[in-house]
Amino acid sequence: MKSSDVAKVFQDVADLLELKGENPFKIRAYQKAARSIEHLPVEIEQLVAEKRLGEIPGVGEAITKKIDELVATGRLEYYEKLKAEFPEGLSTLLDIPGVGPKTAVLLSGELGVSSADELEAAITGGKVARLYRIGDKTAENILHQIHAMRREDRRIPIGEALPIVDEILLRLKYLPGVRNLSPAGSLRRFRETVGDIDLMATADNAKDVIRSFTLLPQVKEVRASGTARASVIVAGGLQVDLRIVEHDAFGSLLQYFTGSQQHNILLRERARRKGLSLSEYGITNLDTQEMEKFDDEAAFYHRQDLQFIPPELREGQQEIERAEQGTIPELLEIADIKGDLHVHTNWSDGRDSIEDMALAARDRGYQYLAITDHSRGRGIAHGLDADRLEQQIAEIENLNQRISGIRILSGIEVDIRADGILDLPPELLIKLDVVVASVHSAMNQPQEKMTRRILRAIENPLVDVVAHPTCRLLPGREPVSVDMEVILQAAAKNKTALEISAMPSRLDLKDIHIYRARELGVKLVINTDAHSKRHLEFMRFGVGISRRGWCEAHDIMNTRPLDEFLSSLEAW
DNA sequence: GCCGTTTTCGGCCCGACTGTTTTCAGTCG
Repeated sequence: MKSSDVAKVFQDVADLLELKGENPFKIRAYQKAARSIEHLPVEIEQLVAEKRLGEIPGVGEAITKKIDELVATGRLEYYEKLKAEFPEGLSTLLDIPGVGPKTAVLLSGELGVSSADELEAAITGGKVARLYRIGDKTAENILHQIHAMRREDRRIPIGEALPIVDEILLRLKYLPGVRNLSPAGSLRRFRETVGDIDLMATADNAKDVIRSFTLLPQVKEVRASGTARASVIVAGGLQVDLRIVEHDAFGSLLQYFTGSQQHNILLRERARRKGLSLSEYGITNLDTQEMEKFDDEAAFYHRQDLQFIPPELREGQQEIERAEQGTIPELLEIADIKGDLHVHTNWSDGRDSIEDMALAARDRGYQYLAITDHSRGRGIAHGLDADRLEQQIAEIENLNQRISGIRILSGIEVDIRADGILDLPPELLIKLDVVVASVHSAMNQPQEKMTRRILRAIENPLVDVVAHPTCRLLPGREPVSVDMEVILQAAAKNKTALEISAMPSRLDLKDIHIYRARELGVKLVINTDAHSKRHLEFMRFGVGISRRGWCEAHDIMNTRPLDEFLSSLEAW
């Protein structure tokens, strides 16, 4: 049973206890445990096996027992009994924004409603607005939320959101009177998908800035616009909120709106134990009731005797303890990257020539670039057979004579066939500097078969890098069924590197796998899988997601300067 | 149910908004 499944059970338990009107702190305990488990950097089965459940924040004796039961048997007696106390589906009403436990129980008790559809019918029939403490407005709001829920999930990949936000920030930055300006929320934490975008600023003339914001060319629709806040819809249906705040509290406000919620809760609990109360407006000393304000976010952390915690780490894992000890890692920066080891050219399905790609890489300050076109099995991508690969190797040798300032490495992205055999023979692969292997076909294999297939590539001494092991696409394609723990351990053992795909639709490995890989000492590389010069810019997404995996520069092979990288390649 | 520089009991993050009330309950992030 996966962490996410276990987390789901405890979240459900919390919902059911809410319906029951249980002790709110008991409910919070289950919610807290669920959130911790959901964001766990390792699979929970791993922790069960190592008897380390107690290390999870918010997991004590009782929940440990319940996790053991869940993982061992796949079900939880306590949960089954709770479920039986309520009409089937009642807790799904809690998914509707605006419907909490009190309302859900009321709806079920008075009207026998236990699903969104039934609720919709009851509202349209005018039954809901007559209930105690519910009026026309509340009923209408709930109906509106039900309709909103039926539309698609509005979270979009960060790769789509960030360029839009960059453009907006660029425009806002140069408006007269704007002083501070920053994104907040999950975008700033660099989550792989984001919901609404939160922007925060301080300005001398809030009203004018808000007005200019609503008049930006990107804006398709203005949802709300006041004196200090506006909410607009831009291309792709993305909602962007701009909030103008008091200058002297910008630090604590930015901290608060960056989240995550779990991080903030843990921070506040800790502060309370030290006699401080945190809010978005500042830090209050509980003895004197005096509040201190912070215009700077780092100062807000320092006041609590904590190191500054980079937004990417604020997920309520170990970051607060580490900041206490002063051992927050110095996270990887985009400038640390010295090369890209996975790009395509017009020899297969890329757009630009080898030379153009190399020059573009040099312009980015890279010292090396590996050309890794597809192998012959990718017929549709015009994959290279033995003859054309030989020609390409010769071409690269030529170019290396002609072009200075960048070293072009020969390579291939060779298909891992359904049986785990590579798509090109060893006598050819051995001639190449970099062999990247990846799965592009037969993605619906059962977990055991897929895992063995990828293991076979990892164990192949000619393979340097295994790319996008889960083959997921954002949004849309679910990851293939593969035992990541087995893959990661094998990669560590065989000294085969795993690729962190910077391509925004992949981001594969994802953050928790990167974290675990680092823990196991797996060699990691960040590659763009660029199919044109422009795609080299994707590197920022790979760096962002690696920062969420707590990576420092030395964790990533392609941060090494050319000479060091080449000698490490020999020993690979 | 969890947890500890107020430690095995007695607390538990904090503020805002909305709508329904007549002083505040419910919900959210």
